[in-house]
Amino acid sequence: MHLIIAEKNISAKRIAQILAGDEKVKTTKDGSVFTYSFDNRTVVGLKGHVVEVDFEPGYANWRSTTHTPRTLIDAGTVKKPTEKKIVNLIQKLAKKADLVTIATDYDTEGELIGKEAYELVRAVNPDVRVNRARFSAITPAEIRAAFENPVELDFDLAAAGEARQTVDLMWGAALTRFLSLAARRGGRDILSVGRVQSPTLAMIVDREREIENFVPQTYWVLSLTTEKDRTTFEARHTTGRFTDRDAAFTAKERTKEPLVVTEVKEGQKVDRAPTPFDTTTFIVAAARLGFSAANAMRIAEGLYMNGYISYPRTDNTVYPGSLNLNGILETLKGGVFDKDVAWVQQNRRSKPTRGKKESTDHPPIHPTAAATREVLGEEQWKVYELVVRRFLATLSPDAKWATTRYTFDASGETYRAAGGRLIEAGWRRVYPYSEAKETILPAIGQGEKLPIREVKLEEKETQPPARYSQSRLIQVMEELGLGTKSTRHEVIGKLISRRYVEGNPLRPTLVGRAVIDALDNHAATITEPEMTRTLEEHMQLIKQSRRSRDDVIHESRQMLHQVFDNLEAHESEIGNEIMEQTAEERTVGSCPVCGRDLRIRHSGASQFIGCNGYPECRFNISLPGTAWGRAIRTDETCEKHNLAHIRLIKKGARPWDLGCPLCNHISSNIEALYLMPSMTDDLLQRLHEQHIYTVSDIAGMPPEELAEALGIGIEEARGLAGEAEDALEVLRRRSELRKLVRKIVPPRKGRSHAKIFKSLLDEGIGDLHALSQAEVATLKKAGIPETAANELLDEARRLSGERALREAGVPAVSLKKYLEAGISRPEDLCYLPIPYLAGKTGINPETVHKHVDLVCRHLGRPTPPKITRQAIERGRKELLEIPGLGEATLQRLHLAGVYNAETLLEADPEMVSSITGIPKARIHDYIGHLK
DNA sequence: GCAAGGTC
Repeated sequence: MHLIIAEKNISAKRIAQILAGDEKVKTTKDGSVFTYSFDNRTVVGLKGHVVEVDFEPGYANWRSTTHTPRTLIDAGTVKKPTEKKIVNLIQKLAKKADLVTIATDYDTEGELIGKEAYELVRAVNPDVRVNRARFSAITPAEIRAAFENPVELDFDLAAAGEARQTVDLMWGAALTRFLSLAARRGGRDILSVGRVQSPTLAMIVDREREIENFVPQTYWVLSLTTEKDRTTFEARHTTGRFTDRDAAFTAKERTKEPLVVTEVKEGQKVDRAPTPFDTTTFIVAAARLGFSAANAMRIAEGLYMNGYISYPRTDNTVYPGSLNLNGILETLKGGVFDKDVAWVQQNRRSKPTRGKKESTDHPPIHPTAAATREVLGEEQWKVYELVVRRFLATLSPDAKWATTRYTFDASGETYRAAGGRLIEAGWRRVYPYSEAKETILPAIGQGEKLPIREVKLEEKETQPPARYSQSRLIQVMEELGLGTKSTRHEVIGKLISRRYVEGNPLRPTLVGRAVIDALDNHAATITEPEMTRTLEEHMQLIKQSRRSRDDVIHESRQMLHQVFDNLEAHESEIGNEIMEQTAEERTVGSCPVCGRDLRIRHSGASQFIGCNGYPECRFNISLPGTAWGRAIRTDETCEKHNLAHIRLIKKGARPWDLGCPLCNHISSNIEALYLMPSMTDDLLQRLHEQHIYTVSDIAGMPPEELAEALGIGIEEARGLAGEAEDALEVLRRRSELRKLVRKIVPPRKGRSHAKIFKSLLDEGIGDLHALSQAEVATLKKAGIPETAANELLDEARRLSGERALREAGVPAVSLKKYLEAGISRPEDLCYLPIPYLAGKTGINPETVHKHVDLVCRHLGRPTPPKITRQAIERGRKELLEIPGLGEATLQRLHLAGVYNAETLLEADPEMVSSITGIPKARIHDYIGHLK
C-alpha cells in the first residue's frame, strides 16, 4: 500500500481526487479522521503539527527551587502528540505501507511537519521507503508532476524549523516564568514574553511614547484662489510649509495681482494595476472595508474551506505558471461579474501583475469558484468580491492619468496648481476600492493673467505619528520579518488577551509598558526584531548544511545564559518596578473619605473597590461578583466623582461597562436605604455628603460616629442603626428568595429572573414566608410556569416552616428528625397528636411535648396536654388486645389522637374515620369490643 | 500556567 501524508484534510482530499483521475475515490472516516483511497493508494491529512515540543518531565513547577526558570535553558525537550487520533491512524496505516510519500506544504514549516510524520512512520515501520512530493499549488499539473518525480525529505530544511522551535520555547518559557515570578503574577495575569510578541508589543509601546513626547510645531500654509472660465481653483505657494511666521505673513502681503502663468506642464502618469494578494495585502485591503484582521482571516478561511477562494495563508505575490488564469476567468463568467470578466478578457494585459515576494508554498489568494451573494451572505460576499475583483485587477491594464501643472507668479511669489484627469480607467473599472480622485483644471496658456479672488494663510500644527491600526501593525510586522502569514493576526490577539494592549488603534496598557521597560533594561535581545533576523540567518545556514541545528541552539543557549546573568542580578529590582508601575492599573482614583488610593481588589469570587488606607479607612465600593466578569479600569473618568469607569470582562462574553463604580454603587443602594422608615430625601443627601451609601454602612457604624457625622443626637443615631439592621434583614430575606427563584424557575426569553422577582415584589412577596403563603395563580401571573410554581411553593413552605421551627427553639438534632419524617410546618407540630409525632420521628413523647409547647407559644396557640411514654405504652397494649387491630391501624389511630382505650371510647367515630381512612363500621366494632 | 508554528 502506498501511503500519502498531506498537511491537512482538505489537501489530502484534493490530492486524492487529482491522482485518482477517472477512478473513484473511496472516502473512509476513521474516528474523526478521513482517509481517501484508490488503487492501492491511501491519502491522509494531518492537522499541521500533530506533535509539539515541550520540556522533558520535571519542569512543570514554576516555583521549584531546583528547576528555576534559568534551568529551562538547558532542559531537554521531548515531542508529544497533540493530535492523538491522527497520530494513531498514521501509525496504523504506516505498518501496512510499502511506500510512504510526504506531501506537506512546500516551505520550512511544511518540511518540519513532514519530518514529524516521517518519525511517526519510522517508529512503527523502520524499513519502509519514504519519499517527498513538492508542489506549490494543488493543481492537477503540479500534483501530477510532483508525484511523478518524487524527491527525498530535506532533513536540513526540517532541522532549521526544529532549531526555531527549540529556541522559541526556551527563550519564551524561561523569560515568561522569570518575569511573572519576579512581579508575583500568576494565573491569568502571567507576563508572557516571546521572540515575536515582545518586539511587536515594543513597537506599540514605542509609538505611544513618541506620541506622548511629541512637541507640535506650528507652521503656516499659504494658498490663493483664482478663476478661469468661471471655474475657481486653488494654487498653493511653492514654500509648502512656512515655519517662520513673519516670512509667511510677508509672503501673503506680497501676493498681489497680476497672477501670471509662468509655466504650463502637461504629462501622463501610469497608475499601476495592483499586485496579487498575499495574506498581508489582503488583510490591509479588508481593513479598508471595515474588517478586523482576525475577522478577515476567519471569513477567508471559511471561503477557502468551502472552495470559493484559494488558501488564504500565503506569502506569495506572483501567480505560478501552473495556475490556469484563463480557466478561473471562465469560472467567474455568468454571474454578477460577467461584464467585468468579459472586459478583462478583451483588455487583458500581456502578463499578470507580480509583487516583490515570490515563494513556493501557495499561490497568491485568488477565487476558485463562482458564488452568489445569496449563498454566501453579506459578510462573506464582501470578502469574496474583494478577492474576485483583486484577481480581475491583476489581469487588467494599468490606468492612465493626464496631469497638468501650472506655475504662477504673483508679484514675485510663486504658486502652483496641480490637476489630474483619468484618461484610461484600466483596472480601476473592475476594482473600485480605492477612489480615483480627479482634479480638473481649466485650460490656461502660458503668459495668461488671472485674477486673485482670495489669499488664504492657514495656521496649522504638526501632528504626532498615528497609533498602529491592526492592519498597519501587520504590515510593519511583515516588513520586520516578525511572525508569519498565519500567525501575525494571532499575535495581536495574544497581546490583547494578555491585557498588554487595548483599543483600535492599539494602545499599550500599563502592564504592557512595564513589561517592555523591564525587558528593554535587562533583556533587550527579546524585544528587538533583530533576534528574528539573526535566527532566520542561522536557519538559512542550517538549510545550506553550513551549520548544524545543535550548534545554532547551543549558541542561543549561551546568549540566554548571559541574559539571565543580568536578570537574576536584578530580580527584585525588576519585580518591584513592574509591581509599582502596574499598581496604577488597579487604581480607580482617590478615596473620597481620606484621599488615599482606591484600588480594585479581588478575593476569590468577589471583587470590590477598597481604600489603600484600610483598615484605618474602611471606605469601599461594592462590585458585581467575578461571575459577571473580572473588573478592570478603563480610561474614562466620572466627572462627578473623579473615578475611573469600570468594565467587567469575561471570556466569550461582551464586556459589561459598569460606568462610574460610585455612581453605580449609589444608585443600586438607594432603594435599600428607603427601606428604613426614617429615610427622607434630606437625610439621604446628608448621608451621601458623609460618603455613607449603604444600609450596611449605617448598621456597621458605631452610633457615636453616625451621630457626629450627621449632627444628630446619639439616641436618634441608635434608632437609625436599628432601622438599618431591620432593612438588612429584609434584604437578606429577599436575596434568599431570589436564590430560590433562580434555582427552581428556568430562565426564559422575555422573562428574566430580575423581571419575575420584580413582579413578586409588586405582589408583596418579598421573602420565603410570603412566598409559602402565596397562591399558584399569583406566581403564574408573575410569569412562572405552573410546574415550577408548584415546586417553588413546596420548597418555600418547607424552608419557611423549617425556619419557623428553628426560630421557635426546636434544637437542630430534633429538627432534622422532624424534617426527615416530613414534618416541616410549625402548624403540624401544634395540631398533630403527640403520640403520632413521637411514633413518626422516634423522639421521646416528653421531648416532643416540649417542642410542641415551644412552637405553640411561638404561634400564640394553646399547648395540648402532656402525654407520657408510659401512657402511650399502656394505651398501646390496651388497643392491641382488640381483635383485628394491628400495628398499622394503631399508627393510623395515633393520627386521630386515639392512643388508648379511653381516647377511643371518647372519640367521634365519624371524625376518626375521616382522618384515618378506617371504615366507620370497624371503628364501631372496636368501640363495641371495649364496651 | 510558558513560545511560535501549523490547522479548524
